[in-house]
Amino acid sequence: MKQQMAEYFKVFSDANRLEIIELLLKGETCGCTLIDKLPISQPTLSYHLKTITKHGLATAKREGNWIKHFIDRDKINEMIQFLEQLRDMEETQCSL
Amino acid sequence: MKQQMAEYFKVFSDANRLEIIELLLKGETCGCTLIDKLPISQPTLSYHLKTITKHGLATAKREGNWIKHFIDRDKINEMIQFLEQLRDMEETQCSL
DNA sequence: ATTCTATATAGATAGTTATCTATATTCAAA
DNA sequence: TTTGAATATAGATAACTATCTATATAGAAT
Repeated sequence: MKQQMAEYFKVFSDANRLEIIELLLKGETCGCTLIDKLPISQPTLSYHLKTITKHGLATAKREGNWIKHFIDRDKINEMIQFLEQLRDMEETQCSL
Repeated sequence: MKQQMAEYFKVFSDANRLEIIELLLKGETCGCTLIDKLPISQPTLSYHLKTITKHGLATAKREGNWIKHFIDRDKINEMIQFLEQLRDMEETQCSL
């Protein structure tokens, strides 16, 4: 579970990937429109989209020529909850 | 700012580092006690602590022989807020 | 069937990362 | 001032990452 969270955070640890995630959340689901808004090549975009979906943070659905990608907002919620849990952690142990 | 967040997430993207962060939040501030609870060597722990503080997620304070580390909970809050903003992002754009 | 568009894969590469062992440094205490 | 404990640094390395160019594949439309 901590391992799982570490993997989610890793997906979020690249600025281009963050940009992609934000664009997807805004409804920009198609790779062909994403590519014009990013400073990377098409294969690199493909690689990032695969990375995001591989870890379960998005789902891909073919629709004719296009492949639409949808970020799983529940996974973002899991990350938020994990961080809240961390933030609210009590200082129970008192080693000097 | 997106770059900044990406860096924070990268710090959280390693399971051992997450464990360290959790232990620090619980009040286990001294490296010498941390080391017994982790499956890594002392230099590796030192490396991770440096990584965490280097990115501003913790502060280090020497106290005699020991160096105490304190996680900055505000930075965790920043991450939470960023994720909430992402999660609540509206689908304003409608590309096909 | 051929062509076009969107996406994926192959292959290469430079840079980064997590880890180790061995050694150095720093400070306190004896 | 020597010893001991905590921490840092040096140097090495295997694995991983983000990126590219070139090419392949898949499906739609002509």
